[in-house]
Amino acid sequence: MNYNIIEKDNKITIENIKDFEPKHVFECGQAFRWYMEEDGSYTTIHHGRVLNVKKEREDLILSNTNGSEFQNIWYNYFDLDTDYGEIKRELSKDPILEEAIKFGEGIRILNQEPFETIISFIISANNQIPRIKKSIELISQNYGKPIDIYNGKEYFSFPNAEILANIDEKELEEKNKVGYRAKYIVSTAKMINEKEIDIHQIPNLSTKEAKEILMKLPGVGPKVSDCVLLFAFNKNDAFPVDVWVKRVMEYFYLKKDTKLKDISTYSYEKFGDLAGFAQQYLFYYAREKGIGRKK
DNA sequence: GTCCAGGCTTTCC
DNA sequence: GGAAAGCCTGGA
Repeated sequence: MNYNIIEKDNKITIENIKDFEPKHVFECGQAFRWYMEEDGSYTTIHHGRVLNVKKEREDLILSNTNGSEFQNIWYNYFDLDTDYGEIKRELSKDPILEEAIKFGEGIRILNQEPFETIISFIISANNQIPRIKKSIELISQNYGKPIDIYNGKEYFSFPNAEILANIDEKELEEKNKVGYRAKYIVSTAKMINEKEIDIHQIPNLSTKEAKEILMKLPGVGPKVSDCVLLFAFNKNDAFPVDVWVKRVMEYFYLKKDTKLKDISTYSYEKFGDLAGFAQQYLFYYAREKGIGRKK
């Protein structure tokens, strides 16, 4: 993909960017460490860097960074090499997705850090987004490293597997509001730290093989593994089925009380290698519109 | 082997 | 008081 880039004063401006709407990208539930500022911009910490993102008319402004960081970190993180226009044209052949895409037209799927993503989605199980965000922030403050201060707020890295593997379960539970998931987090960190599960091998595996490996981690089931594959390993055929996707799929495509596995199978057959993108448009549409929710 | 009920921390609506 | 980007365990 070609972009017009301007570098100036610790900022990168991408002129006339297509298919990138900060609200859609950062509030569609794929990432939990984007914080909205008073001016409507968003700040995150990723790969040991703090970055602020703002859309001004058709331009995207990345602040607190430079050209080499943009090339080495942010270009891949924001999935800027992928042509979302082409993906949207293909998926819009389905009238329901056409509607969902109109609603979340600026969604992109980020390429996030594997370990942080695994732990984040273990925390997400049977949980709510505000509390998930709070737990991840607490874990970072308690066990991560201070990285930078931006706009008066201090940012901490997410701790690595070695650090989390050596924390007492009770302490993790009490200090970070993760509840009964504490034992899953510590056990998973141990298995990864001791290379009992080698997550570095996952990019070389098929989506199915990778999923079987990830599901050996405690606290990682079918849904969490799909999220990790889609959001951290660029496996774009993964289709996480959570309560909202179950509702929206049953509402528009299938009958009530369809089994989760049958929803996955149907979705992969329908959307193929674009299933993960379809999932993200549908999830955002369903949650924002409250599709199928009880009143 | 598959399927299902019940339990799980705590917050949010 | 029910639900929340579910998973684990035990039993049929």
